[in-house]
Amino acid sequence: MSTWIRNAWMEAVKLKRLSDIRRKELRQAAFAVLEREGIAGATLEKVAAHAGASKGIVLHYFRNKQELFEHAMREANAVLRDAVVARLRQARTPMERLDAVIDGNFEEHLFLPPLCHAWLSLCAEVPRDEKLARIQKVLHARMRSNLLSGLHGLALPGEADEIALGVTALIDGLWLRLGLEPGSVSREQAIRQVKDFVAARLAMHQPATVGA
Amino acid sequence: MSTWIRNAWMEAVKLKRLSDIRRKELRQAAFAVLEREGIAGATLEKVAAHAGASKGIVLHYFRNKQELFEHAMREANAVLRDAVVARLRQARTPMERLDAVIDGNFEEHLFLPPLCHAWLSLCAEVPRDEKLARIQKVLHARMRSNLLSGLHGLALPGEADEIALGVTALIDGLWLRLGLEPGSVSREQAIRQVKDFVAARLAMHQPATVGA
DNA sequence: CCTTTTATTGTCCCGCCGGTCAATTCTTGA
DNA sequence: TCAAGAATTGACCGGCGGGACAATAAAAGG
Repeated sequence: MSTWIRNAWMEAVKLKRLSDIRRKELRQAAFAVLEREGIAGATLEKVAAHAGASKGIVLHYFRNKQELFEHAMREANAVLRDAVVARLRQARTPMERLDAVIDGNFEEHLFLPPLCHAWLSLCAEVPRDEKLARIQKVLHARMRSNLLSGLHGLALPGEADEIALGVTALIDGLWLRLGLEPGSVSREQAIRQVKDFVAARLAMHQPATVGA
Repeated sequence: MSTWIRNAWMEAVKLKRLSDIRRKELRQAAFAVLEREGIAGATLEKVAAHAGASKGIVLHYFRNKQELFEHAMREANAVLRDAVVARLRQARTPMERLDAVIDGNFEEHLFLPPLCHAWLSLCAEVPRDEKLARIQKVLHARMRSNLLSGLHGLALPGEADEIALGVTALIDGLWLRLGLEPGSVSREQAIRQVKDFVAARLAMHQPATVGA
């Protein structure tokens, strides 16, 4: 087809040059390999094989191994972000915003052991890779800010920060549990856990709405 | 010195054959390397160098790399365990037992980024190493049991389990935070976070001890 | 003192892995 | 149709890492 038609199509389908498609395939392949092999066992050949390509092509699209896995982390981060913002868009009250963040972080197709394993491997490299650290930082800042946007309406001003920290830590911890002992915590359990935490902390220094 | 004297001495100083000493040195060296290099960059040569020995000696005391790092994890696990049981021995009330577990998990010389980095790297390999998984499992079971021994006196029977899960997850999550962004959470902050969590969850469905 | 373990080293090998490169095929656009 | 550029491959290289091993030094033990 002629150029302008293709261009129009590209704009409609959101900037998918062929190279962009390949890059996405490779990022995802990288992440998939990470799920099974961990950072120590993740090799360029395996990534290439998983994407049905040759090792050469991987280094054609990414300068080196580091860059590849940085992009893999960005991808995963984006997926998580989208899950939350989708829910966040439909939230009207502060409480709904809180629930959006919580539910989003434990979505069915996200809260899974393999995904957690890969994420864990990436986190383990954060101290040695500035880029990974930045991605991590952004992710955490976003989560915190999303939580605060809900908490400001519900918690005492001085406590919102602390509760937000607790919630993020609790969520991370539940993910970690899932990764370390798959099956030891269900999606519903995790969600209830975090929501109970929020409820308990909100009620804590409140004028006793208990037993009413 | 003659054999029986040496044996007596050994018993007094707790079974330190020369080989045991070397093995301990090497486990610790392995852990130290893990702190700096992560699982991907941790090599036998580096461990040997850090212990001031040759690579050969490492494989003389440990069948292979895997076994070495399994023992490194056991070592770290033991250190954490000892920190908690020491405090646990002095605890008289259920609440004191809870605090013992919490404080023990955030001890000054334990709650440090490098240690957390190493631990994180080991956790990331858990899904691919049965032995590591078992150590992890034991550690978690112990922590849970310690918590329950305190909670049974304080929480509703049906809730103790869930609170224990929450506490372990929260503790893990706070450690993770420390590893991902050193300085983003202080020891005191972490302790307060967990204790507030316990307090809030215990007060939650209680006959309103609030505002009294 | 001599023998038998044990500790320790350095060397060697093999396989793998990241990365480069030239060669080849495929697309694209005029 | 053709030229320019992109995509893709496979071969190759240097290096390193895990592990085996033989040789040597040191202890232990009778």
